[in-house]
Amino acid sequence: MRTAPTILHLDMDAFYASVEQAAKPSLRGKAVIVGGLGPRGVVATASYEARVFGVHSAMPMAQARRLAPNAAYLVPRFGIYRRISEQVMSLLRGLSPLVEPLSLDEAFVDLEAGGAAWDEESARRVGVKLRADIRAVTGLTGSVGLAASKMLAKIASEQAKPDGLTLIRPGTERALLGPMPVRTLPGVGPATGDHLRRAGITTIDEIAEAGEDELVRLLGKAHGQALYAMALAHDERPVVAEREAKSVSVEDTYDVDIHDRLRIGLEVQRLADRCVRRLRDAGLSGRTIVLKVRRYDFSTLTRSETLRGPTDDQAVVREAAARLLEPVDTTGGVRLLGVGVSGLADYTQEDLFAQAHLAAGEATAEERPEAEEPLAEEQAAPPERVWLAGHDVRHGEYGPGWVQGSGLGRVTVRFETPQSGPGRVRTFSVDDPQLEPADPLPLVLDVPEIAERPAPTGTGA
DNA sequence: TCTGGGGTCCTACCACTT
DNA sequence: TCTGAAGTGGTAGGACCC
Repeated sequence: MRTAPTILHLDMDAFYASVEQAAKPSLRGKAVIVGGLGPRGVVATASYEARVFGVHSAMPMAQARRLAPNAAYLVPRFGIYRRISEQVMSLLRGLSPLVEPLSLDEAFVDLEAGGAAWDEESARRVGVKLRADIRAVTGLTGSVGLAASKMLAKIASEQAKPDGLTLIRPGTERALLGPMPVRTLPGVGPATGDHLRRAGITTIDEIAEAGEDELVRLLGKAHGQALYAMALAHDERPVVAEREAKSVSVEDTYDVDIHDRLRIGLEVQRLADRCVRRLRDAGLSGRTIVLKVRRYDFSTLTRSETLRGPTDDQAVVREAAARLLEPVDTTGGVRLLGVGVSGLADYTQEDLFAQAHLAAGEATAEERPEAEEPLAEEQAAPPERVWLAGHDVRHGEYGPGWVQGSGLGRVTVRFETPQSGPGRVRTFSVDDPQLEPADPLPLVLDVPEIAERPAPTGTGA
């Protein structure tokens, strides 16, 4: 167990929503909700102004609209989130080679491994400077937790939110954790929380009092032992910089349940193609093909098949997915379909393709020139332009702006940039020739050169 | 209008092998 | 030859996380 609070956890505050507010001056200080805007969408991130109304991540969008009818509703723009995330991660990598990203907006850093900090004072200095650097480079705020373990650093950053820094002094962990609800611990979700509550355990202290045997009896070996250790503030997990992917998958939830068996089959083929594309882009292949089906009643089943060797061949994955679909009962309709590949390797077994065709007794998709065959309805669809809420556009006369909403053949655009004041709104026809999609504008124009961290002399605090 | 998308890890069960 | 135990790989589902 390390003795200095030199593990840092960074969590960007309401990341997607904050990016949108930074990019769109008229949304600053307003309730902003980012997520899927379809009939079955959920909230990805709500700005702090929106959280006041009770809106939170993973909430169905329809419920959010009831709670905050006047909020701005936007679809995620992962391109710009990824760009900003990369800026933040590169600041972190300036502190230590041991940076473990958890998502676009979160990461652990082992400050000791990088020589950036070695005690409480130096760790706090690094945290303060990091927050300032993030603000200077991205214009956004992030919260920092510092502690002697990953679990505690994460709890610390949670406490620091929004826009703060919390350091948990080694030696004070047990007293701090004790009265907290069990759900504070990572790995305790709704099901485990309920399970513990039924056993009369609601606080972390009560987990520690229950003892390891009781927890293993309640939750099973792995979970029970892990939870007991965490309740005692024992967490030796190292910060791991490089994590290899274990599976690649794609899935779609449909706005309306699909009943037509032929259409279901076509969707599965399309998902298989997308999955293979992702696999190939990552330079990977995989041995186990997984089909996922969520039915009309939300019951979910998976079916999988393991091949003799790894493949990244579109036809092989298509055929396996189709075989897996065959015996699945889809009467009543499906709301979601997914195709995944696990058992990943970074090589392929060339002759698998031949094997699959021998087994199938027919030649299929290989001869098809197109990587992705569009569905019949897509081919027939008119080439109408789609204007997604929140996306950037440029108008020949009025300049850069973003789509505030569209429908009934019209699109409403607000003309403003990250550096302008709140802009004016204008409405156009969806096929206005002057209007075209545009790339996101940078949030900060003159990104400062970030000075190297101070030499580790231990003085000058 | 209930419930996204992309992951990870764990457990239970079954078949097969030793 | 039969039977049972133990280990292993494949499969399916559940819980959790962001």
